Amino acid sequence: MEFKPSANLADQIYHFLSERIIRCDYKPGERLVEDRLSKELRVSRSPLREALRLLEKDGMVELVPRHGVRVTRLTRPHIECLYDILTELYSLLVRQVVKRLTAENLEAITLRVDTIVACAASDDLEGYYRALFDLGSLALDIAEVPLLNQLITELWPSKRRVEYVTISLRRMKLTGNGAFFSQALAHGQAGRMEEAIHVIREYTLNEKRCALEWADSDLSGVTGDRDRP
Amino acid sequence: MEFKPSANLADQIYHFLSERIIRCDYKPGERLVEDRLSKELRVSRSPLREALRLLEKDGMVELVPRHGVRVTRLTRPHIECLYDILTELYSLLVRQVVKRLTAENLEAITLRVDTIVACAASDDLEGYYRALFDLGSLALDIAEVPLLNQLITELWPSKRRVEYVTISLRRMKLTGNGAFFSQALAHGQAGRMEEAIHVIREYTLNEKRCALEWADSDLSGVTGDRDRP
DNA sequence: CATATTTGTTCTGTCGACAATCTACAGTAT
DNA sequence: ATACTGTAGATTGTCGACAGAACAAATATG
Repeated sequence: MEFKPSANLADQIYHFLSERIIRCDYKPGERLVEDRLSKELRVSRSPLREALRLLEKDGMVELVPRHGVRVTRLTRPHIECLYDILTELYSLLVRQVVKRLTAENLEAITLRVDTIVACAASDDLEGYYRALFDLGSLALDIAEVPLLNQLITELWPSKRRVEYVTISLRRMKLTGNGAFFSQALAHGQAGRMEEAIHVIREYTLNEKRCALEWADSDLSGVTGDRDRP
Repeated sequence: MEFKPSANLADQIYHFLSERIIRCDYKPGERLVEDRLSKELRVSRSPLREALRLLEKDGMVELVPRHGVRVTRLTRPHIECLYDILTELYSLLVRQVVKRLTAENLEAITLRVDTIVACAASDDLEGYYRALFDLGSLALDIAEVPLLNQLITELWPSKRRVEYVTISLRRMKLTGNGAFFSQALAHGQAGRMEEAIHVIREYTLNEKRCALEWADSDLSGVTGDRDRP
């Protein structure tokens, strides 16, 4: 792997490792040794260390002082809590966005929602998730609340991890998901704040159900017991 | 200032700087230059850098790549959002704690709540906040949800900053605050989950009102315009 | 006189090396 | 056989130095 020597090595390493963890190239429970990794990626330990701290912030790795770094495991309570928190944060986000709806950003939102609906209808998973991410980013931009932005962004990598392992389950249920967003948009557009929030809560609850369904069935398979005494 | 050469210098520096920011020794908007600070604290830049990233995670400093770090400003929307988020996270926390109530930790909680009530009654602000922190930590321990723990803990420094500048307002309103917790405890003990949550929400809403009252009046005084073009 | 360019300085990003600490294993004593 | 202790290897924590980016001032240019 090559990294551009300019523009924040740490960030590049972070994105790279983040992706590998999401894709389960590094198994949960696996140790990430600084020295080994730095040689493998041909970077020095300083930016690598920083990248590892960033991963810790996102809950992707566990960082025990003087003992090193391990990839975290996706446990059932963790997943449950993740979606519970996201539900509340999304509610706050929707509230902010609806408050600040202008003709201009309404158009931008509509564009994204349409893309989501289209991708959901045509079973284009990759496009669906990209559009979903775009919509979220846009919403965070509109809300203009740095704190909310930070917390939600921090939770997304964990969410992506869950989504990655549950992708087979999700593929089947995709079609219905577009409706949530177009419905929420319609409510928001008409100023029906509480209804819009409610729909998004339903959506998140739906996601949670899907994730837990997986957790309850084949969690053991990807728990990852490598490097475990 | 002297630091013990063992036990994570970065953490010690983090706590030290954190306290200075909360106490407004570093004014909002002020720049923190790595080289200067590292010489001042007699530590090298590596642990200092790490400490600064930790402060960024807590929203105490802003970290613009290639431009350095600045102490963040406490703006009205920021404060508002902070308490809105805390309200939701506390709700989730209370829910978890009530679910996991045992005779043992009920006793521990009661102890803390009694301390809070006593300190509130005797206008012991320092004791009050220490007991409040203890109760929070205990609740997070009982809940046993690392994610919730991480997010709430991350927000506390910002909360402490707000509390520090609004301390004069709070001193007057302290007496009534003990009631919230003893009430919530009573509800939780009796298994009235929703009522317990409601009381805590009322408490947080009360805190928010207090903070915003300050923000709307004399925020300009401590906004800190040092080092601003 | 206004604007563009250069140059100098300050600061962050990155590096390799050394020091401190922990884990595991082996050896000894009980 | 078990428990304790000490040593060796591995791994993280800390350091000082260098390279390059951003900013400001001074100079050149129209």
